[in-house]
Amino acid sequence: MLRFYSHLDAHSDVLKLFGEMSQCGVRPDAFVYPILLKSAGKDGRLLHAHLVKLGHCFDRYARNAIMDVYAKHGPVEVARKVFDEMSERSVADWNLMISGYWSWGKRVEACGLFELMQEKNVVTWTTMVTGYSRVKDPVRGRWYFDHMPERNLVSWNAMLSGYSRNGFAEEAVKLFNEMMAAGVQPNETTCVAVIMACSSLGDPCLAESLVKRLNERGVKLNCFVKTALLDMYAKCGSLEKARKVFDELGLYRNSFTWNAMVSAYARTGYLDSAKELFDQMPEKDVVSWNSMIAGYAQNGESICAINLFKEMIRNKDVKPDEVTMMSVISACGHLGALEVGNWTVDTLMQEGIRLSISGYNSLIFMYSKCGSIMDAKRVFEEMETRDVISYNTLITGYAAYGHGNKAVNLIHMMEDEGIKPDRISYIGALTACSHAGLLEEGREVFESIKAPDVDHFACMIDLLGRVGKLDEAKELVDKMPMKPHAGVYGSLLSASRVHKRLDLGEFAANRLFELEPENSGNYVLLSNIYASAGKWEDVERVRGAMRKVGLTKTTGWSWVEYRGKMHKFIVGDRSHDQSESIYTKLAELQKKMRTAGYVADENCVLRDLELEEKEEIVGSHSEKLAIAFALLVSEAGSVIRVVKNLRVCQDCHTAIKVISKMEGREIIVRDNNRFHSFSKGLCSCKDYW
DNA sequence: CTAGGGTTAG
Repeated sequence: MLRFYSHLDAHSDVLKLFGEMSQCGVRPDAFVYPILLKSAGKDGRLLHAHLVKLGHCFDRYARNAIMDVYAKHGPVEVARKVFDEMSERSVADWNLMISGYWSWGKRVEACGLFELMQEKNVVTWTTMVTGYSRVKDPVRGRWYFDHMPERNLVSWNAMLSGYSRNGFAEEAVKLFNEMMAAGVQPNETTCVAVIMACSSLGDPCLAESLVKRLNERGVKLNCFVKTALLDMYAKCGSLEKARKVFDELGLYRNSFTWNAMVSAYARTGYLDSAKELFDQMPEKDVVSWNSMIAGYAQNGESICAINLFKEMIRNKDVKPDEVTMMSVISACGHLGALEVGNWTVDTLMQEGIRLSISGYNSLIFMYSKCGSIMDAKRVFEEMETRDVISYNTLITGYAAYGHGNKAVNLIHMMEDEGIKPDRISYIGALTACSHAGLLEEGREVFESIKAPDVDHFACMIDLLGRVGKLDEAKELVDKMPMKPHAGVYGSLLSASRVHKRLDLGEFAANRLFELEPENSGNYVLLSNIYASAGKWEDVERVRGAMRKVGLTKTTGWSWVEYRGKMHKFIVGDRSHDQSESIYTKLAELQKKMRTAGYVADENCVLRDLELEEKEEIVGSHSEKLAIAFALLVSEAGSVIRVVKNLRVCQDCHTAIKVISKMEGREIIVRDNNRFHSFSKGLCSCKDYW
């Protein structure tokens, strides 16, 4: 009866029946243990003592089963102890031990046993192929595949999936063709591996031809294959076909099928469809939650991601893992939500989740985006091993803070550590030099790039423009070996505004009107250049042209975090609960400014009231509203952190300096690409205007 | 009656 349940994979029934058996006082014999241990999972460890007590530990099958439990669920050292205590060992015992070492990533131990082993069989060799694939090294796995004395279908499948799981899609397809040429009849597992390879190639034509070939060969498609197929269609850009497979599977769907469909919608930004399916799922596991949370996080719905995570925590059926935490931590970074971020890190500690390099990288990202660059640096330094993304994240962080030298030093440090800087590293370092006004350092970095691409030129032109070398910047634009993109002219236009170069401003703006006619920011910049030159007719002409194309200023939002909640403002916003007090505070600030003698001048705090026909919402830019709110609710003397989705405008930049001095508060504003730290009437961004 | 290959999340 136990064996009957076991064959059906009805594990809970096996355990229940065993309980009944014990209650009836029936002593289990050695035959029972392999069956029981297979169903018990990691709880099988609890049966170990029991088994020894009853004297079954000399039975070869019982011993093999207990070894299997420790090999799969750890500690693998106990499995080895059982292995060592055996007087004679079967090939199966050796194979199990080698496989156990591989599943704990212990390459040296696995290889050691393999070398010691006398009678190797096809399973032994296949275990080595799979082992190397688990440590992401299918190339070494291929050596064993090539040298094995005999191969069977499982060996081919092991090699094939080793390639496709590790991003060696072309090799997988090639091997599949070799397999067909060798006349090996494929099965469902073969199909899954090849379909996965097509998914990662994202090639719809290859996908189509593969389905055709499978149909021709009359391979029957089980749920595994159908799910892989669904995923392939989704990744090759055909959600409709994916959905069709999903619908056709009907009741044959398993949790993988549901998860694949949810993540297909979530990845592509169809968040409502994803959520609808997510809510309908019969049972949700970690992957279901992770797919949905990642979907929100990657499509700009950071708040939704965090809320869903909170729901997951309340749920208690499912424990979050590293993947969950990475999405949530990244969402906190995008929002600049440090309170929620710190709470997330606490949760991470409580749950005892260990982080891999990518996990640490997400922490570096979050701290740097939340204005805690020191914490970002601390995490970076605490890491035992770092990858190119660790460096790039911190370099990009330094760039946003204007820490030019630190960013350049990191480039050298990564080279010393044997990690090659990539295009992102150089973009970061050049941006950092630009924000810090480090012309010579930036030049040196630019010269060191072997094949600079259009973005590197854009950064260099931005740097030249910012330090006032506009003619040299224009020369570089003309000398570029490739077609300049909008970013190049955008930098030139901004620099022309700061350094009052009407000629270059007009030149850049005209290129931009062609390249990105929908971007209203370019019209605004050009009209501001005319305004500061007193050319009011031109101002009106540009604004008229902008209205004519039907463009309005892009909406700028600012937000602050208070007690774990984001408070969001738009210019002239009156929708906030504490709106009245906020406006009173704002009026009070303005009155203070006036009496302190801050009046309209070139870098004026109050000028735009006259300019912008906004009598009613005087000075109520989103940043100022957010700061006024923070001044009302936050503890005296604490740092105020504001995030804005666009650039901080000139008026606000000047105003916030004054507010920081008058109120004695440090105010950190995060732009769309940099930090402005205001303290005692000064700002960290010396280059800004 | 033991050992090797399969689908989902970043």
